[in-house]
Amino acid sequence: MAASTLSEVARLAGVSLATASRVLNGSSRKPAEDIAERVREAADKLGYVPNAQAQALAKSSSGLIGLIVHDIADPYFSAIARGVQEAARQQNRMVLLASTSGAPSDEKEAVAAFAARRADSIVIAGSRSVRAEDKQGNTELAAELDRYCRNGGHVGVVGHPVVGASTTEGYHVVKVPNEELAAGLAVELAATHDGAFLIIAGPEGLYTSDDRVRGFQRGLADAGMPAAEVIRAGFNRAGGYEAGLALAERIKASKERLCIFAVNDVMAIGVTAALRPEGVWIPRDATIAGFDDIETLRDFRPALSTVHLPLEDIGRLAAGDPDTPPVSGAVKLRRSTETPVESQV
Amino acid sequence: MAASTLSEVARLAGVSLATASRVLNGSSRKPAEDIAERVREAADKLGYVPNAQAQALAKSSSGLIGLIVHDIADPYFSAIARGVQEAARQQNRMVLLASTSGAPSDEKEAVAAFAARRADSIVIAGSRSVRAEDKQGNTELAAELDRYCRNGGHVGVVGHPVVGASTTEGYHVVKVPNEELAAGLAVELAATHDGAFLIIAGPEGLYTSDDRVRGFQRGLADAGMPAAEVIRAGFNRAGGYEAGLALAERIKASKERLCIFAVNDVMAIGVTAALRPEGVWIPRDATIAGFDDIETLRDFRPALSTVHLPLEDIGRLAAGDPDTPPVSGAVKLRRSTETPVESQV
DNA sequence: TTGCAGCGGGAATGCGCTTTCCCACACGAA
DNA sequence: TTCGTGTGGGAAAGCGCATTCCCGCTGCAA
Repeated sequence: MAASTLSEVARLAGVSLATASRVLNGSSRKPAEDIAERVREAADKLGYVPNAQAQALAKSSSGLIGLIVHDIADPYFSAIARGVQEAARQQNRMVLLASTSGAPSDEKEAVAAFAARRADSIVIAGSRSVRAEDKQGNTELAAELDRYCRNGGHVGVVGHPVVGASTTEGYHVVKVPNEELAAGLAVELAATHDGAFLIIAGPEGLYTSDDRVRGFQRGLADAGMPAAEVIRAGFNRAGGYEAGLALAERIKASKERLCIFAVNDVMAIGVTAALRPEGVWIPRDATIAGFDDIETLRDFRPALSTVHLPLEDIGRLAAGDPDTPPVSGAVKLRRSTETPVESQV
Repeated sequence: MAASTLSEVARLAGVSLATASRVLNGSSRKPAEDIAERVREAADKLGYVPNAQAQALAKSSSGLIGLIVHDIADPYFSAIARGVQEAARQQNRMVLLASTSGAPSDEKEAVAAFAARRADSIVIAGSRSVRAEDKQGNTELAAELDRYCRNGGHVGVVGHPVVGASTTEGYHVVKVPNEELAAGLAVELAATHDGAFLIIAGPEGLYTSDDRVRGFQRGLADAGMPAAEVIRAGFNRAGGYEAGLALAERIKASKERLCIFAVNDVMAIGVTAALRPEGVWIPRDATIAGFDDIETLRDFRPALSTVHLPLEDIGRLAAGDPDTPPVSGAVKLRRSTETPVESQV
C-alpha cells in the first residue's frame, strides 16, 4: 500500500509540508485561498489520500470504534451492529469488528487488538457470564479493559457490566431492563393463561438468560401463579430445538396447555420447529413466547409473542450516541400465545 | 489513548529500542534468551501494548481488511460478513466495517476511507447496479478502486465486477452463478407445475436481480414453458410485501395456481406476508420460491423453496481465503412449492 | 520615521515503531 | 599470535503526518 504522500503534494504545489497539511487535513489555521487552491490541485492530480495511520500517530486519536459480538450473523448482534455502525458514521469514525463466539478469553484478545489499534472506544455486546469455565477469562478481560480505560479508552457494554471490572472512568453500561420486561411479559401472559408455565433458559450463569428467568418468575408470582419449571439449553436455535424435542412427549401426554417462555426469539423458534413434526401445534397444543423481537422473525407464523428491544438504539447508545433515547422495551403479544377459538368455550 | 511505549520498555529492560522491538514484535533476528526474558518482563510490568498504527506506518501494512455491505443487519450480508470475519481471523487481520445502503457514491467514500487507513484489502458485497442514477457514483467508485489497486491494494467483489472497473492487478471477483442456479430452479419447478409463472424482481439494472430473472426465464424456456411475467419492486422485504399486495386480487380471481419466483428470500417472505391476510395461502392458492436460503428463514412455514448459496464461503473467498471451495449453490425444493394433496387428484 | 501587533508561511520536532547499517566481541583456523 | 568470520546489540534513519515555534512581512498608531 504505497500512495502519494503529503510531502509530494507539498513539493508539487511549491509549498511547505505544514501548509499542505493545513490546507488538506483541516486545521485551525487557514492558509490564503490562492495557495490553498494550488495545494488542492496538486493533491487532486496526485490522487492524494491522507494516511490515517500516520494522522492517528501524529495526533494520537484513531477515529476507530471497536465492536465485539459473539456472532455477527446472529440477527440479534447484527441489529446492534447496525446501530453501532450508524453512530460511528455520525461521529465520522469507522467500526472495527471482532466476532468471538462468546469466550471471554477471545474477547480479551479482541480488546487487546483494539487497544493496539488505539481505538477511541470499544463496544462489547453479548451476554456476560459467570460460569466457572469463564472465570479466568473474565478476570483477564476485566484487567485488559481496565488497562484500556486507564489509558483513556471508552468502553460501552451492552446489558451487564463485565464481571470483575472495577468501575473506571470511561466505562459505561447500557442497561437493558431484561428482568422488568420479562416480569411484564409474565404478567400479561398470566392474564389469559391459567395453566402451567415453563421456561426454556440458556445456560446457568449467563446474565441475560438469568435475568429474564428471574423476571419472568417474579412476574408470575406477582400474578399469583406458581413458579415455572426451568429447563436449561443452549442460548441459540439449536438449544431451543433440543429443548423442544425433549418436551414434545410431555406436552402430548398432558391434558392442559403449557405456556412456554423461551428466553430469546431464536430459541423459541427452535422449540417450535422441534415441536411441529411431533404434531404439537402452537398455539393449539401449547403457547410460546420469546424475547428480543428479532426483525427477520416477524413474519414467522404463528406470529411470535415476544418482548421488543430497540436493538439498534442499544447499539447506538453503547457507541456513545447522545441523541438516542434510553432503552425501553415493550411486550408484544401475538398469535403464538393466543387462546385458540375452539378452546375458548 | 496514551499507553506505555516500546522505548519505555526498552529503558526499563536496559536494552535498546531495536532489541526490544525484536523481542516483542516478531523479527527474523532473535536476541539471546536471557535478554529476551528481561524485555518480556519489562513489557509485562508496564502493560505494554504495541501501537498497531505505528507498526503499520513503519512497515506499511496495516493488517486491516475493509468490508463494504449495504446493510449489516440484513441476514444475507451478515452471513457474508461472518465469512469475511473468519477469513480475517485466520489471516490475523481485523475487519473494518462500512454500511452504505447501496449507493455507489457512499461506497466510493468507504473505499477512500479504507484506503486512508491503508487496508490491505477491501471486500465489496452487495449487488452492483447500472441504473442511471448510479452512473456517476459507479464511475467514481471505479476510479477510487482503481487508484486503490494501483497503490497495491487487493479488492474482492461479490457477484459482479464493479461497473467500469478496468481489470487491474489485485482485483478479483467472486462469481456467483445466479443465472445458472435460477435456471436450475425454473427447470425443477416446471417439472411439477404447469400453470403460469411470475417473477417478482428487484429494480431493473440491479445485476443480481437481473441475472436471476434472466436465468429463470431461460430455465423456463428450456423446460418448454412460456416466459414469465416480471413485476419490479424493491430488493427487500418491503418490496416483496408491496408486490404481494398488488398481486392478491389477481391470484384470487384466477382459477389456476400461480408459481411465483421472488428473486431473493426476504422478498419471498414479504410476498407471503402480504398474501396471507388476503386469504391467499401458500402453497394452496399459489406457490413461491426465493433465492439465497437465508439461515434465519429456514424455520419459516411453509418452508421456502429457494436456492442455497454458501454465503459464508462467499465471504471467505472474497476475503482471499485460499482454502475455501469455489461457490456452488443448490436448488432446495420445499413445502412452499409443493403441490398440495387435495389438488393432486 | 519608528515601533508593535498580527498574520501567514516554513523549518523542525516528534508520534511509536521497524529496519538497516555499523560496531564490538568472541571464536576458530592458519 | 593474527586474521577472518559470524554473532548479537545499538545507533539512527525513516514511515507520513500534525504541530509548535520561529521569522519575515504588512499595516497601523505614535
